[in-house]
Amino acid sequence: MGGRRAQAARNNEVILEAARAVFLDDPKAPIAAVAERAGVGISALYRRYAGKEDLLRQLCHDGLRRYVAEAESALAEPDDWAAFTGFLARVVDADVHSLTVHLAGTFTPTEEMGRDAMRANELAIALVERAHASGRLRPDAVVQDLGLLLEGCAAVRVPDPERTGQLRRRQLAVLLAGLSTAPDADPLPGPPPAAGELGWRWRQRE
Amino acid sequence: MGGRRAQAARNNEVILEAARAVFLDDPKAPIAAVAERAGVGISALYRRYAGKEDLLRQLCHDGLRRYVAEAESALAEPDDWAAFTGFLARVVDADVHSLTVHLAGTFTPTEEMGRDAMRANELAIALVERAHASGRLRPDAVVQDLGLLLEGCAAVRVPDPERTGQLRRRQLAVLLAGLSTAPDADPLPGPPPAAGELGWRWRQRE
DNA sequence: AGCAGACCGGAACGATCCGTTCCACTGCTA
DNA sequence: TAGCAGTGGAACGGATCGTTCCGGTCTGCT
Repeated sequence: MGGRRAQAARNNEVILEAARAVFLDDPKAPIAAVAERAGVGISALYRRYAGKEDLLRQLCHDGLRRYVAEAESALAEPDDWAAFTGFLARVVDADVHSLTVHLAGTFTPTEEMGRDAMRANELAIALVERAHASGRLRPDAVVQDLGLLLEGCAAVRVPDPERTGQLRRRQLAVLLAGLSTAPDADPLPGPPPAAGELGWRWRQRE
Repeated sequence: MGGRRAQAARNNEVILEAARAVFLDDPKAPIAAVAERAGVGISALYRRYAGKEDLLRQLCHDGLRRYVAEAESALAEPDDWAAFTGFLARVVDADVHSLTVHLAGTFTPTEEMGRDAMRANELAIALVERAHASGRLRPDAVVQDLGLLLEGCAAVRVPDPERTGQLRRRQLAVLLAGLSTAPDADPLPGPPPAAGELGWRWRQRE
């Protein structure tokens, strides 16, 4: 077992995971930060990717594929409104939006990414149409409002990732309530934001 | 008229305005970009501010003061709910949130800023209390939800500033509808986001 | 008119940061 | 055991940016 081969195979995942975490936290983070987080040397990175751009592209493409996959699985859900909200909840939880959008512009996209992006758009349209059909989505909402919604959720961020997830779910609940016709009976999720919790940016950088 | 004195006085405003525009667009923009935008030399900047940190601090403090001023004027409004929504609309329009929050951490705050921040917080609490009293704010909403809301609006951004304002007002409307008890009868404001309008990040940087 | 100095533009400097390359080393694998 | 895929990390070169500095211009006063 073990051995160089196994380590190399393991590093494949470790590096991708580290890159995801690092670039999610700061899209302009240096490559060295990824290596450090992964606990490997810089060579291990450059052996796998031609350069930073390659890594970013791969990461972004993975996020896009995840988006498409979630949309497809959501379309299998029979309840129209649940398909819509469930999809958004999973996309927000997976932080796909930061991956695909906030990394945009840092690399030149491939043709395949363009195709996937179009597919993602088609699926989103289908989901919104079904949401409209259910009658719970306000009629003046359009597909592109999904972009605003995702952006609004991705903007919520505190140092602790888990807490970030909770607050984003709360934000998502508010946005969905605002986009729906029927006033929702459910209370807002998660412990509400506490005093000073959103003021973390004021703390001195270490 | 005119003369060096007048030019100097004019530059005071021109520089601050340029700094506001530039740092709003990119909090990490170089000082030179501010000078260029203002149409002045770098010396004109350094004559007025000890360094970049000074300029950032001033800018941020101005935003904070604006926030406090808007809150105070909102508290003069007799209608509880209108005071609440009007305040938020003006703060979102003025892009105060980006100024105060996204610039945080780039300078060491002064004591006076700390006092103003506390005052801002007190005023926000008062506004939320009145909104609760009006019965239109859902009971499980807390003061800190204002932070989420403002963050969600500030996250909306397209290259054209005016269009950004329109989309933010739309986002604000959705969020407010989500935070209110009564389903609002008004349609969502502004031309809805168009196809590809939110994909501007994908365009190659010039 | 003439001069002192406030004011300005922008080149130049030095520090920092970061992507990438390179080389010595390790320990499987054949 | 020889060779090589895989690795860690120092070193390099380029780019960026805050700040300083100098030469020039215009003004207000004498």
